[in-house]
Amino acid sequence: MIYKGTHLSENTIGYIDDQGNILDTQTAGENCSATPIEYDNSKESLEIIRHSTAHLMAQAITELYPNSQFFVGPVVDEGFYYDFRVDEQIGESDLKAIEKKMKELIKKKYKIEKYEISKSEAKDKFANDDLKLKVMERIDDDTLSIYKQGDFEDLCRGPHVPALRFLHNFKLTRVAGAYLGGDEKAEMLTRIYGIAFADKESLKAYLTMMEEAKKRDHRKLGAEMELFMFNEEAGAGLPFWMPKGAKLRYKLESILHKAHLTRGYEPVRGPEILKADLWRTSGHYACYGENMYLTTIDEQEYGIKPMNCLGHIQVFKQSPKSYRDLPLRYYEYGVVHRHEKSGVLHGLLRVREFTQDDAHIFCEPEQIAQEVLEVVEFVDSVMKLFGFEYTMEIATKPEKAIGEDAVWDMATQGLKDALEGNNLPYTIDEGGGAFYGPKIDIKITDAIGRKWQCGTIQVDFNLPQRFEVEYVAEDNTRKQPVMIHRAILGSFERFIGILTEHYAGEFPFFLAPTQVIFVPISDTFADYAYELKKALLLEGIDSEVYDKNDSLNKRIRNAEKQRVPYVVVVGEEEVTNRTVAIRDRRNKEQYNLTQDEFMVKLTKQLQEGKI
RNA sequence: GCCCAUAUGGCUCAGGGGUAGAGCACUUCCUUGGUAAGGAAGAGGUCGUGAGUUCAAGUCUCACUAUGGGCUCCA
Repeated sequence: MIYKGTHLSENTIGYIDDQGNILDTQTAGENCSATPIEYDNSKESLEIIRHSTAHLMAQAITELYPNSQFFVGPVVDEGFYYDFRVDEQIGESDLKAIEKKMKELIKKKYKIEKYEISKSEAKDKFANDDLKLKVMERIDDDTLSIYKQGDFEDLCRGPHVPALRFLHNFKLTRVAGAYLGGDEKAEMLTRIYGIAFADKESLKAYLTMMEEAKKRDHRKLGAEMELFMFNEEAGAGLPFWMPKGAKLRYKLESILHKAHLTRGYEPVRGPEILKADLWRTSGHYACYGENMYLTTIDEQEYGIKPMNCLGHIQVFKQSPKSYRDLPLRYYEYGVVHRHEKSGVLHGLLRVREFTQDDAHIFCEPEQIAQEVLEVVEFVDSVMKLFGFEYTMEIATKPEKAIGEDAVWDMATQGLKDALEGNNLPYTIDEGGGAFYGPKIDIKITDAIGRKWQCGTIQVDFNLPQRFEVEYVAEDNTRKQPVMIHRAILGSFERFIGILTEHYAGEFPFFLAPTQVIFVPISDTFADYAYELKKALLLEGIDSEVYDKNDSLNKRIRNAEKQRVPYVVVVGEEEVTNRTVAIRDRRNKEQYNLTQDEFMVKLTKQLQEGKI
């Protein structure tokens, strides 16, 4: 509906024009003919509300910390933030005081007013504020707008709500440091993040959702379920796998092994450290050296591998290859070490030692599209098995890169063709490629909405050239193959971290570290439970027997808390009839099966992990 | 790496300048129970590491280590 000519509602906080631009009421004036934006939780409304809340926060900070200077305060996906410089140290505990001051300011019922000045006037006005001058450097327009509420005014593009009375339901969520302009070498400013909604219920729902997400954080679940651990004395970013986690990982590895073999991949394995000269030849020493761990043996420099390519290349080169051998697909669960910055380490999602499900496909240039497509299908079947939503992104040539532009263009086009030819949606990450070639990244979202790169498919014309990799073509000439680097999970560490959050610890039967817990009603029936456990083990199914000297109720409770697919109670009745009493946690059912039916059911469920 | 915060028995957490507490877990004993915590007793920490202030430091200061939240998204 288009409203014309009148300022219809008390609740109008802005307008959308024909081009989809948001105009606030200050800009639109009294008689605006564009579509009004009502005060609610629509995307446009929230943008205005959050932007104004950021300004309100800035005003509060100014009152509490008079020497503060402000940089930028935009609306982002998850709320808003403001970057500023302040003399005092601001910590999480100060957020409450800032919130309180914001509420006080609202009570003063300020209107939010707008006026415009020329850029030169603005430069005079903010001559003493180097941050504002920096902001202005980034703006091309000659006319700048200033928004004013009470004594506080700020250079701002808008849009804003008409008055502070629209700002009630907000929460400051965290305080952080942020480099000015995102530049690592620049000064670090203080950043406060917040969130705001049109009504109290939405804010509450958002905060509740964040709480729920935290409950499925893989770091919390990993400790609780005894999957993995870290150790201060061993060092940061170096995960240890505990028995339960190692079982889970082993199951995932087994599924993937079969999936590779049936798709024509062959297993290989390279050494953990290789001479530095090899890394010089590959370009890693120059382009990736700052992330590599180097060591010296017998006065000879070595590098611990951060990638597995070199090993696979050496295996390929060991014997002459024919065009008939191509495409040749080598895969390895390759352990790599990378010196990630200490501040970016994050549970299993970013570590310094991890294992990639890595493969290199050596093929002829004409085979690229087909091979990439097959990898994409492989990725899709793995993601489907676990029910993951994922996005694909083509990353192009970065600043630090080897190889000629023409070669880059050709490889990049090959990736696009493979996706477009099959109507697979993708986005472009300009300059996000590896130094040796463009790539397709597969990204999965974690429990709290952060996106992580998992799988990757990278076309590489450069390494075959650098290492003089060759095959004999049909016409008996020597040609250079193309290398496709690819990983489906990315790394077992990251993938298992995300899997844990995805399932909230309740892994599907074929992955669960413990698949069944037996609870014998009393000691007398424990033998039967151990007999069943052994039978399951022979089928590759892991189980535990809870026969500790605790009450039956307590053992059932403890078993249920383990997030295992099945808890099986056995007592006199079961022993006599050779049956089991199943508590199906996932389906919230209880039922009895004969021992045979039980075995058939479970072995059948194991098959669900096949791809 | 940089900014802010945190660091107490296996886990979750309380305490707070005068030499440490709780619950769960653990050990032993009683109990042998039919579907989410039976009972009793016991063991376990010198308060992340190092240095400093102090008559006295988990408790204050500094450094280090580890962990957590951030560090593209343009007034």
